[in-house]
Amino acid sequence: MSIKKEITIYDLAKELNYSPSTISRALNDHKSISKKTVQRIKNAAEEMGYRPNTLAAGLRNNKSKTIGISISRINRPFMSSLISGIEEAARNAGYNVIISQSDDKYKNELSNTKALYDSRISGLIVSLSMETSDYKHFNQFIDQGIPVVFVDRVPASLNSYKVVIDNYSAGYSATKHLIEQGCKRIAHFAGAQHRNVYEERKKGYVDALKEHGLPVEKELIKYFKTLSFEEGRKTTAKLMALPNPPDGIFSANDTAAVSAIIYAKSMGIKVPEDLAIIGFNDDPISSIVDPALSTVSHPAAKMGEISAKRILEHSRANYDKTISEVTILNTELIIRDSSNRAKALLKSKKSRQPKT
Amino acid sequence: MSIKKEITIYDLAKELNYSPSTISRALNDHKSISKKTVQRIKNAAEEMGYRPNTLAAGLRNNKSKTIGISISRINRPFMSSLISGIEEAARNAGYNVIISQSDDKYKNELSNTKALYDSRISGLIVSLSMETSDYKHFNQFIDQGIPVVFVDRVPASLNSYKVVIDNYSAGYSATKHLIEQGCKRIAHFAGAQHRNVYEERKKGYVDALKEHGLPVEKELIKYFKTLSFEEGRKTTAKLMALPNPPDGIFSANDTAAVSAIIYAKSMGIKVPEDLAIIGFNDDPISSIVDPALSTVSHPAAKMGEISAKRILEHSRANYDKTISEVTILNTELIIRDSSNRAKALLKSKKSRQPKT
DNA sequence: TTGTACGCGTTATCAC
DNA sequence: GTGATAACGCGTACAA
Repeated sequence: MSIKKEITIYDLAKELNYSPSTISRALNDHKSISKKTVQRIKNAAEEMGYRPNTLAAGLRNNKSKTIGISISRINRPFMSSLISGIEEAARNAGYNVIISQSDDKYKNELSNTKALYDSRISGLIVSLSMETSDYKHFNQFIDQGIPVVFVDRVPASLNSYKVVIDNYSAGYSATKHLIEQGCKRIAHFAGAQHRNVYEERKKGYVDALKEHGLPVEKELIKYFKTLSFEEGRKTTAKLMALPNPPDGIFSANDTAAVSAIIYAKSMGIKVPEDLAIIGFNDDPISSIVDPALSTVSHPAAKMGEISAKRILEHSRANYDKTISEVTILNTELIIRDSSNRAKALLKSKKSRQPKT
Repeated sequence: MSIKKEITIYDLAKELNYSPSTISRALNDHKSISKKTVQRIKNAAEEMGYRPNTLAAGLRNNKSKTIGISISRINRPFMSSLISGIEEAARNAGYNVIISQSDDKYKNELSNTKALYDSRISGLIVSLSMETSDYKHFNQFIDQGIPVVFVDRVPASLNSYKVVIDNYSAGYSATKHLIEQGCKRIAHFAGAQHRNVYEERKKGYVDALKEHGLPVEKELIKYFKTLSFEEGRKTTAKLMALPNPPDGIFSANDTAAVSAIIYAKSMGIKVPEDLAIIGFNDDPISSIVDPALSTVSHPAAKMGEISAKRILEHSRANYDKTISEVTILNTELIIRDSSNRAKALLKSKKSRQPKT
């Protein structure tokens, strides 16, 4: 089977006895073309099966209607929701979305951003890889007036768009909540401290302790590499083996928190009575684990949508200088059973008989 | 700040006293250029900050090194792993990946595939929307010799590449497993029957019952709209209120199965003793729910990787006709506690005292 | 091994 | 309101 010839604006021009320029303008709703002509041309285009070549248009404009994304990995709940939000906003505006995964490696982030640059994207949305500490690879975009939006995991220094949540307040609230539940020794599962999100969550934790007259104890702050399930289990085991074990845990993500719940249950440690636990992100697993995990909900899709809109607005406004604009979104403390001591107390009173 | 001028092959040509064609060839490792020259040119390109313009190259070749994806939604575990697999394979081969979500609407799938076509993608990977029953929108690709790979949710008729799992066998095995656990009345949570995956899973279920001498009862086969958590809860409630309720459930996805577990627990129905449950997909929640959900694991990332490779191979081989090639991947039955009656029996013997 | 010349499909500019 | 022309950056047939 041979390949069908594609229809171009020249074919339309010949067919309708117009010049290619007129066709082009009509197709783009240029105001200088009469409504009638526009309709006639669009109808013919539809009928003849014309499809625009965005490559050609992009070459001509030195810009493709495309948003590039660089993230760690797609298959994590927060990330896939973020992308989903970006994609939806972008597509509504007629933009495509190119994704790339760094797998938390600086090297990959570097080559991915280069590849995205080569596609002449209209804007870049980045959630930094765990390893990244040098930001020079974003200059190529900024030098070309291409907006870069950092989302969630953002650099401290660089002037650019940023879309984040208030990690400090969230960490503070989560910890305060545990204190209100009567916890006196609250441990913290901390992420890599050179990434803003983890650093700020920890700061919130520390300040909440201090402001409520609780000591900040080094042995209760555990630094994780990846906040994985496995790491969570091991760390919980160590903590609970302490002479004076914690009675509460604030974990910087849900995976490690869920792992703590499961470990505690396996050891006969009552959650939340003996150990109250709160996580971060509101991943699907957090409402499935038993007892359900209290957590901080992260408006992932919304963050994606806003990031995309920053780029779309930027293109429209044609900003001529590097600007710094930070958008801070609200989080929500979600109290479930893993930290709700009042409810647990009520329950245990009601059912004296064991419930299996 | 003004925008920096971009370096083109012309700039390199001028700088090195070569013609643009030599530069172009050297950059593409054309064999007619001496190794030394290639090195010299590549070095200079690197040094001068040259970045290829893939738009121009794509226009010239009438093909961009890009793989397009059309799926229902990104933020579902199976889909995000699928995309992750595609992205990884594509990027290793120097291809970009454009994603689009149909949100299970035919209308969106239609406009998304058009947009992808306009980008002159090298190939399209599709998991059909729930609504799609007409496949004409894929002809534009096939007519142009652009490979279309259907993955997981595939059309019955169309000749094209397909990457699937053996849903029939998986459904059969899952059901057989429940039978082996002693279940006599096994219910099935079925998905929309016009999508191959759900139809085949159900067939496997039906045949397993028949071949083991169990009756196939209409009242035990429940057709779901979306296999959601909420639907799962309601349906389980109805089933368990039957005069003769089921003692096993094979659910076509994990979400509904987990929901069944949680509902059963809330009603004091013992899982797996009174009700054995098995799901499909091996989503993260399935290993977190208590008792952990038995399920069928779906090699999502692998399916993505293979789909991408089909396209890359196709481009290389330059197939000149529409071919039909189906790849069938193995699934794995994962037995956890929700269906493991032997283990449950053992446990209840051991611990006479309540363990809360 | 390298250079010349052209065209891919579109759109911006200038002219009428 | 419409047309002619050039240019975007690259790859390749043909020539040398």
